[in-house]
Amino acid sequence: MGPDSEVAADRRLLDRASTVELLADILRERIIKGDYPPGKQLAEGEIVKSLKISRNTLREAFRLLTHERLLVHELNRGVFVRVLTVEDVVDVYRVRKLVECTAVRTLDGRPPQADDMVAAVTAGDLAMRKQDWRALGTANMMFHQAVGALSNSPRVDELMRGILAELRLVFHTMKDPRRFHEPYLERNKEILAAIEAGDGHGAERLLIKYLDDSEHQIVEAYRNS
Amino acid sequence: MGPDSEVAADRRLLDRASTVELLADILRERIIKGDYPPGKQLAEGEIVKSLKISRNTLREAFRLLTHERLLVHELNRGVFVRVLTVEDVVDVYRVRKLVECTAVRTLDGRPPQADDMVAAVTAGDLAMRKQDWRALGTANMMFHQAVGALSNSPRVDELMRGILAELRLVFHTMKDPRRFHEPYLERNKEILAAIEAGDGHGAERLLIKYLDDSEHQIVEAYRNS
DNA sequence: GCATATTTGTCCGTATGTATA
DNA sequence: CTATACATACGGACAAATATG
Repeated sequence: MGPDSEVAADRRLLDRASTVELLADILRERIIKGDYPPGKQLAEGEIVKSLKISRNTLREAFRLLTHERLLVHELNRGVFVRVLTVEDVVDVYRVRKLVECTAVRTLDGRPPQADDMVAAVTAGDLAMRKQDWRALGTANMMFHQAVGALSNSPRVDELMRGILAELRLVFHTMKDPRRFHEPYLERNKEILAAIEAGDGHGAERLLIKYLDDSEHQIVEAYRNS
Repeated sequence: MGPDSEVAADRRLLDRASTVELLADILRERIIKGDYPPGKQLAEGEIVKSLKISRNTLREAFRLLTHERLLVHELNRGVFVRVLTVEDVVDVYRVRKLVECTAVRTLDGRPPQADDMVAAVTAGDLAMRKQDWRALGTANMMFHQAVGALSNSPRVDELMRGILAELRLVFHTMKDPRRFHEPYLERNKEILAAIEAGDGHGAERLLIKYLDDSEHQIVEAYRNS
């Protein structure tokens, strides 16, 4: 890639993280952006040469990302960018319903996380104007990360981070990203309105429908491919 | 430890798992059994010598267990068996309430997982007769793992596995394990009865009280130490 | 089906950096 | 401040498995 090692360059700037962590960040970024699409094999030799890091370091980064469910490891065959099955998608939405619906249902007044949700829809509006569908998807995920954060639980936050990262893999496997993101910006705004009003049950009703619709849309798209 | 490498011996038997996985299993076992108590540093050199495996292999196993939250990794200091804070305990119970209560509330008839719960209370009865408190704790966790499994979600199963493993760390830091396990066997039976009757809301009511009591008991014990 | 090249799995030795006594 | 112990990162070696022609 660059003339010098990207990892080494970053290390000189931000000193507190290990090489493995930085390397994992770079690879995660590439997966999330779609540079490494689902199903692609990540050959050790290639990446070692291009990023100028040692094999052992790379393998540790692989292991990190495997535990984040972004990669799968096949013994003696190597690592591949995860390809989600329909069952995976259904399960991801099962968890989202569990976490997000409970979070809004037990709402009590306007929560501080509503600020993050406002920021997310604002970012969504901007992305919409730019017709930047990837950014719209990112804004969407920021919104629902904030919804999960209503639980006030670090473990739930981590769970949601992982679940939403998996969902990104789904979006990369599909054409016409606009169809999968655009309709939901308005619906996030409706959910936000209910949350700001402290109407947990109303927000839950909207959210259930949102998640069911989104899930069905993706599952349908999967069947036709 | 053994005269020969335990890991190598295991590999000869079960061939399909990698050395790292087997090594992680051994270490996980030691942590769960309390051989490596919370707070203990796991020095690379020691384990490498005793188990006759290489540093890189061990480091990969460490990385696995760190992501399971059984170990914590401090940069340039090494890995330690996790010590849960009171906040961790509270968060673990927050997640348990979220998962377990939702699972029983949305119950519809007698679920197949009730068989696993029956097996768990049976194992609990046996452990009780033997006054084997560790086994009683294990049976208890089996029960609640089965409760979580009502969600029919692999991701929730994995979440519960992790949460309950963290809880084991708590038990190892405390004296008098009997007090923390014995009272709950009967309560599991009550919860099971409600579940077998298909009474989701009744089971939820019992479960909420169960989890609150258990949480308070642990938090109290933490304050006095 | 076979022989070969490539890739992965495992392990080692070493140089360097970091924390702690 | 120095010494020690340990973790980090690297590159190389070899065996084993897989992919290729």
